[in-house]
Amino acid sequence: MPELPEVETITGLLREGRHDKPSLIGLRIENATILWQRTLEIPKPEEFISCIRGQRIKQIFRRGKFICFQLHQHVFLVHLRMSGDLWVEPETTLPAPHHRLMLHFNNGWRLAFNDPRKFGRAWLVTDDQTVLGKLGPEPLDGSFTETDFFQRLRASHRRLKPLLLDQNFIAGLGNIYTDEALHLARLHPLMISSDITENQAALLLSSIRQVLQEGIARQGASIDWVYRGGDFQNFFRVYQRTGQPCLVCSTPIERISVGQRSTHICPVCQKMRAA
DNA sequence: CACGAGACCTGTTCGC
DNA sequence: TGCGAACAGGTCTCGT
Repeated sequence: MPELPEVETITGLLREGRHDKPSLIGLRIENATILWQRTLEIPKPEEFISCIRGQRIKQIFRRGKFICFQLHQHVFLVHLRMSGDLWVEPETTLPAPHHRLMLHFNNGWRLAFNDPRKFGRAWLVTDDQTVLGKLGPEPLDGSFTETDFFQRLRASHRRLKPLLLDQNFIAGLGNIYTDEALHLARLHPLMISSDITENQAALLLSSIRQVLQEGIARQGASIDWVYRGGDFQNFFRVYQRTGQPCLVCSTPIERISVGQRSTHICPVCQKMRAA
């Protein structure tokens, strides 16, 4: 499900609280429940529960598509993969059918990791680099420059779309925002990264930043039955708009397959060769 | 090194 | 209406 803007939105909700829901900052973890064993990547369930008990949440932040809870002795990390969601609910609520893991706090609330498809994963580690160590740069980090991006693109000989989806190349992009960014930059997803010009690379980075910031401003996108509250789906340029007119040139959007992911392009705006 | 196929999972939607 | 196929916002591993 979630890409950077959705994960950012969820992270903010947990950190700041919303409406009737409390922020998790400062809360003490009294206990944990593991409802689906494979959701917990590391460590073993017994060790996880004994380690996490009694620790307070100092800070909550996002890195790529990971949600990270800084505790006193450890870092608790969650990746939502395709269908995961993370929310706070009262202990009086009956656990929903797809809850996979819960953290119970000292104030009558709990954190629920709900994940119908069971692809999501959680980790409890002392050093977050154990999990995050190989991630590529944060696209919205100002210290990541156009020059850095251009050089990274030139350094590999891969098609743009699978490369942008590679979290070790750049962190946080998924199928939606990659298609949106490539369309905004007028680049074909099959273009080889080492063929890109400096100007095209600069345009691609600014396009990536623009679509991510639009997504964050709209609280992410809500598609299918996995809903979280954002409305960026109403502003897609190409994603899931097959057959509908390109917002730039009115040509019908086409759907192709790239690296076994459905990919949406405008065949006129996004040529393999520069126009 | 780069790529395709298959695996991991459940739920919804599409086509006949 | 029913039923199988296709598809879904992700990532890993394996073989070529």
